[in-house]
Amino acid sequence: MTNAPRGTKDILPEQAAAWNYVEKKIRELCGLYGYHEIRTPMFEHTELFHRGIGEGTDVVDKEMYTFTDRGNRSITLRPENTAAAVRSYLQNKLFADTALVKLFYIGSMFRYDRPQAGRMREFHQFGIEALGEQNPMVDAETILLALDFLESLGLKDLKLSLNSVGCPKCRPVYRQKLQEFFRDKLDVLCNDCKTRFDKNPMRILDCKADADKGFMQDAPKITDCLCEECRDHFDGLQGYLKDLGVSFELDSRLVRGLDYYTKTAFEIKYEPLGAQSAVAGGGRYDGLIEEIGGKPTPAVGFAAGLERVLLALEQQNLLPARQADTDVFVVALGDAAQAPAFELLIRLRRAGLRAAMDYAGRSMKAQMKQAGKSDAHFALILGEDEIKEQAVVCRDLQKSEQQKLAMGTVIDYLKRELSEA
RNA sequence: GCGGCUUUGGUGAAGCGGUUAACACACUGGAUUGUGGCUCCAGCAUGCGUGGGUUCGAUCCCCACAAGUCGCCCCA
Repeated sequence: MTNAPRGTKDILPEQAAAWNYVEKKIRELCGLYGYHEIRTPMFEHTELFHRGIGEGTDVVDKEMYTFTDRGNRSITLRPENTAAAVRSYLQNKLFADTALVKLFYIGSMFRYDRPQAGRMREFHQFGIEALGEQNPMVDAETILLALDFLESLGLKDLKLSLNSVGCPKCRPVYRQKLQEFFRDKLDVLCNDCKTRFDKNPMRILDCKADADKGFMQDAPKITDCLCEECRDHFDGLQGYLKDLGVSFELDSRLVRGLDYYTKTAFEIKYEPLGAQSAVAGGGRYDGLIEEIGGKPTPAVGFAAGLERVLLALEQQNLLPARQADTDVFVVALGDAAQAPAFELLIRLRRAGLRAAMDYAGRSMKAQMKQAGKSDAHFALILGEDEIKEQAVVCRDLQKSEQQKLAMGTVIDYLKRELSEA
């Protein structure tokens, strides 16, 4: 017996209702904010992610599902959707329609991680991308949509962290300052940080192993090194958020793992989830579009991990209660009644009633039991007597009352009763 | 990729080196003839994650692997 591959999960009928509930919320919200759905392929040329996400990032270096297809192309299962959305935006010249293109997506992403609750190898993200505008108002809108999404599902106590990671003008300056600061402390730092020193010195600030080292406090902060443009942008964003009453925490150590981020970086945490508490994250990526071959175009976006959102909803008991899925259960007595019962079943469905019956020819008692378990409001009982009389016994399973009705009138009767209930 | 913990039927689980692997729920059937949700009775793991090993004998001991889970890394 072959099981589902490690890190994947079947979404079973019972769970599907919760997924549909969340996806419906997403579509409503995106409609409200003017975002349009885009669906890009699950796999792309590996090259796209190398350019878009950046070599040297963990996602690209150790987490991608990459393979050579039969035509000798290097293909990668998308580990995120931003690069692909931008690729599509350029390939299909969406920029020609309007100056600002607002997209959202829902879909599977793939990363070869060690699985854990809230961290799957195939996982699902909902995300948005706003392409073509540099005004921090759009950054604020992006953050607000992310918060609205989570809050509209009933989640509370979300923590919004905010930072600016600068731009190609100021980040190199900051990098250098950091390296100067840490150079003489290299031998005290943990092994991870020694490699971070060259690769991504900003990550040293985020290191938990070295967090208690006294000198960490004195490390230069990115926000003190921003260029004027980035500074203004960051101030502008904070102003909008404050005006909107959105509370946030500045976190100068918040660094996004993907290379394409510039200026705004943010993360929304739901801490009860434990290690995988980052429920949504995003930011601005003004350099990405040019990197992928378009004209320089400012852009912002975020992505939310749906497994994590569902996990949080489950934990907080915020998922909608299961609905009864049957209106009427047809009970057939004896072999002779089977065919007429089946016919009645189909007529009920054609009339828009959710009807079910037993196909196994079981005892009446067993069928009644099934009817009771199905949460059906009514049972229609059909035996030889009823067939002779062109009638059917209609039992209200909630009131435990029953009456014999003429076959021709049952459907109307049921429709009336059910619409009242 | 690293470290810890876990792994018994459809589910929740008890269990001891040695032939009935508890109990509960679920499921199926029945308690005299055509009626559910209550009650009662019966049935339901030749099997204890997989593969090795130790032993006269292992679900309970050892090893490896796998999966799950917690934390790290990273991220959503």
